[in-house]
Amino acid sequence: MQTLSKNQQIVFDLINKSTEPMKAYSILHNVQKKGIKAPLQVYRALDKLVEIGKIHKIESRNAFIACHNSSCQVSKATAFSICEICEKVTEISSASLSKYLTNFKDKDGMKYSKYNLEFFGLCKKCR
Amino acid sequence: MQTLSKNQQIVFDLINKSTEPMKAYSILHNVQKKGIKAPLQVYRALDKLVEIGKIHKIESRNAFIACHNSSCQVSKATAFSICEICEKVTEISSASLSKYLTNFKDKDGMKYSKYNLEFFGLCKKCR
DNA sequence: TACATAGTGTTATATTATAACAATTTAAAT
DNA sequence: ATTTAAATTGTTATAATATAACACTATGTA
Ligand SMILES: [Zn+2]
Ligand SMILES: [Zn+2]
Ligand SMILES: [Zn+2]
Ligand SMILES: [Zn+2]
Repeated sequence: MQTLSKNQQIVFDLINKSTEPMKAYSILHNVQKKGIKAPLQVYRALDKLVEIGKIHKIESRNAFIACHNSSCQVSKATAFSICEICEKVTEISSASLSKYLTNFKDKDGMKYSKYNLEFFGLCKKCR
Repeated sequence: MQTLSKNQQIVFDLINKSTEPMKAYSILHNVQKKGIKAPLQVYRALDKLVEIGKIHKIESRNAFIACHNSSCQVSKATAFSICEICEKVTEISSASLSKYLTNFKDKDGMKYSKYNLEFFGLCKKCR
């Protein structure tokens, strides 16, 4: 549990209190009052936060959410559900799913060191 | 097996004969001799080709590959392996994997209509 | 033919992300 | 305490990815 730098903390706090995935330039607009002025300052913080597993990038949306799953602190095995109407994103925490994927081997017997899975559908509210 | 429009065919032919995922602007550069001049012409063809399952987007790379898997013609259930060194991408075609994921239900019993899975690791050559 | 749908061409612009360089802070190592 | 390396910051500029808006053309079909 390393300590975050100033910019990392500012960016993390914002994402962490957001109820929806945040995009980089939306983050930028929201932290300008805290002294972060340039995209690169945001992207550097995001890179680090992803690297240490405090946040995840939702690749299909170019957006970021805080990790609330204590077991994936290095972002090596991530799964999300995404509502195609309201864009609500939830991190999936399923032991059987992660076990299945972590142990998955392809035709050539190759095992992978990392995966990212995104499920799409309609959330409860939107159904 | 619907017939492709002129631009869709040009873009598909290029991607289909490529041995690696292609990015939109690289596609653009390669089809300019065929009369496609603007990014939007490429993106429109890409959108349609993805929609009908002739190609897939590798979300983590913003790149596109042709589908060689006859069973996923609508791009609703895709899985790829990505080498983090040489960037080689292979579409995974595993009946047990697709069965597992297609039937996966989350905590709330929700089933999803679509998924995309990206595995990362080192390919044979790079190990 | 008349109509609807899909596709095209074009210009401009929006969005997402990185390069390059200089300075500063932090944490060890001597 | 001083040196050193690593990480972080600040800044400007620019690259890379993607869409908006509008006018027009082709295609299928009732
Ligand atoms: Zn997580
Ligand atoms: Zn929803
Ligand atoms: Zn496929
Ligand atoms: Zn490789």
